[in-house]
Amino acid sequence: MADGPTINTIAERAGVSIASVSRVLNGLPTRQETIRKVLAAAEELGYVRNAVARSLKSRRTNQVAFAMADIGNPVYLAMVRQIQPVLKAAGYRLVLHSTDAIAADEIDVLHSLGERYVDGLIMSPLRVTEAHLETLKAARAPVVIIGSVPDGTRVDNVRADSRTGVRLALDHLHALGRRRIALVNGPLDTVPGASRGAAYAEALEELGLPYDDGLVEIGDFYRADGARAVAALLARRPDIDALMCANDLIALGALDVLRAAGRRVPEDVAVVGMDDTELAAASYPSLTSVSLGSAERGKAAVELLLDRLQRGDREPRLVTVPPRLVVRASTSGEEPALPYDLTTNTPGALAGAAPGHQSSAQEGGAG
Amino acid sequence: MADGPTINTIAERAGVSIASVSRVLNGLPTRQETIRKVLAAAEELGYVRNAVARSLKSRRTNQVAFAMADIGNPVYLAMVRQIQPVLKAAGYRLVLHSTDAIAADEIDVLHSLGERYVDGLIMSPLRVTEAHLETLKAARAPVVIIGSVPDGTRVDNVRADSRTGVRLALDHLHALGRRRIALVNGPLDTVPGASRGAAYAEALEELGLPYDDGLVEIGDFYRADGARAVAALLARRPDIDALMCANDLIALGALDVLRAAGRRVPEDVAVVGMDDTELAAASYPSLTSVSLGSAERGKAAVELLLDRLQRGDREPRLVTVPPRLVVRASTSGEEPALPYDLTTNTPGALAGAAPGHQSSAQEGGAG
DNA sequence: TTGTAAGCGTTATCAC
DNA sequence: GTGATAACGCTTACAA
Repeated sequence: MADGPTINTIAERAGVSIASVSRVLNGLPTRQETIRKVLAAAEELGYVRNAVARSLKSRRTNQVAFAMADIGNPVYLAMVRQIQPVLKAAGYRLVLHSTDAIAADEIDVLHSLGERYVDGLIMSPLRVTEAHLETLKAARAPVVIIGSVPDGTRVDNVRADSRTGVRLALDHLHALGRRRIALVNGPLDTVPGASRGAAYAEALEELGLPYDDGLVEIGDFYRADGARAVAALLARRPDIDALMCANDLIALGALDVLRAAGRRVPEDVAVVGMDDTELAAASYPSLTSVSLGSAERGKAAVELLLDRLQRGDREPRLVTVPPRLVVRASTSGEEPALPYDLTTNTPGALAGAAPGHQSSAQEGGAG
Repeated sequence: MADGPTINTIAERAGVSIASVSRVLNGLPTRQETIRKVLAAAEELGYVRNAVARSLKSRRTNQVAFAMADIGNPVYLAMVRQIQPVLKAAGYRLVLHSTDAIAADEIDVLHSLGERYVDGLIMSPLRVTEAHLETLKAARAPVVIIGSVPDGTRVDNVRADSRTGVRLALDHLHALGRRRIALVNGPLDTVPGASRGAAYAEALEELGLPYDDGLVEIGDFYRADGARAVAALLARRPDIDALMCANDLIALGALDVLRAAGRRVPEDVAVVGMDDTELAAASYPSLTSVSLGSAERGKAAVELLLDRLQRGDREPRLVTVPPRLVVRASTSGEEPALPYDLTTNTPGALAGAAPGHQSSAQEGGAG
């Protein structure tokens, strides 16, 4: 861990100036003999270029930040999985921020762009306040926002379309003959909670079904909340025949309670989740879920950012990722055939079912 | 996105020297009047300290890197979830590297410590070659290795104990009366694959059961591989009554195939996974799994690193995290009672079942 | 208490 | 082609 050599050290050793060292190291036209001497010295000394000094001079850090509400949320992880490889391929490092869904922290991250430790930021804020927009306008580096921002905000923006997503789910349930479709939502003061609630009401109306307050239950976005909400729902309206859940965790809680209550899924009650996380495919019955394209949104965001890092002057763009209904056993009653071929070695259709690699590196112990 | 002000800008504006500005900004003793002028100017200009310039001078970046084989792997994500908050609380940012399990990439990460863009590194290498150790010895910043390294390697080290873990699982299966226990392993040239294979043989011996080559099947660490392996196993040895799977994904594939084959779990075949990922609790039947303490290992690693960043001179430490068998329905036959209280709002026992928060920030669309 | 100036390790602009 | 030398924005002796 000795103090590393600098271009000065190399210059001395090679008997040339630091300017020549820099030139060689950067591939600028130099005499062969000089190149040889410099490279030899660098090699012997184990020289590694100091990224900090270089950044100070070049005003580029080759780092990009991703700020999410919560690193434990599978939705954001799906985004990180897309973002990281693209950044890596483009020569950037990924810096991760978890803001714990605290608005002040999010604004802090935006503000800290002034520290210039990253070249750009991808952010997925829980809500977008006036203060967010203000800070955003003054941001000292390019920003891409994942999530809705007010029309006219001059920023690259990637959106899901949970309204259409809810609509897809309700159409599906309606086509299956379900008529008493309950909604298990998250808090209404979050952007997703609000829009999913509105979309539910709207979809019911278009289907010609009455909106019934008794069919709506609100909790937080966790599995336990989903379980509690569904228990309350069942007590109040024993005749419900379908559950629209605002995310997959809520839906898993719903499955737990339905099983405990002896209700068959989907015969008695059909269940739809949202986000199509890896848990949806793993549960039993496997969970029909509305994919809001987390992976695609992550991909779109990083591409917008890289593009802007190259040409900072273009107009802001808006990308909307369409939702997709992934039908599984919790509504269809049919477990999919094994999603892989048991005889060959082709990874086959499993790509979607397996949550990434699992080359498992942890190791241990006594030998 | 205008070019930001520097301490020079402030100095001019406030009519003082840059040294005074720096002093005020760093809380060093200064006259009240000067403080006032400087802070006022800084405020007006929207000054933010340049982290790069500061790092060049201070030789600290307040960044720490975590290098894992694969960002899609739930095991590493469990670590990241622990590491990030601790680092944040200590004032560090987290830089993420995914090495795709390529040894050259891992060595590259070690080497790049010389760039000094981070103050330290936590790394979980897939295998530890001679080249790793060599580069490690020359590393220009503190490193913590998650995973076994040869005895005597002078580095902070956190290990799992998969040997004991396998032993726990086989004891459990044996106690349940199972006697034809197959092993579905990953590649033998990976550290985990090798040690789990050895541990299996060893545990059988101690239980007085014969080792039978026909009961061992090897594939990769993915769900599809697990499915294929188990299909082959069933064809060859229709009478197996238990499956020890080298990780949870393999176990999920096993469950798929057993269900398709009409074998009851656990009545006909008991199944044990490994790593105790969130998928284990979500599957049905829920999966008995050996936890190797990914979260604990992440926590231990970051604590070792922070400690060393404060006192770089202490002796290297070794932390071994004990495994724990988490019994669920795939061996016990009993789905756990609902892991949460349906009547109150206490998060209760769900903490372990819910994969972190899900405050769901993605949002969308037309509304 | 404050200002001048050196230096962190680069890159880049000059003359030579 | 190459070598002084001046930035980049900050911290910190050292002087005043």
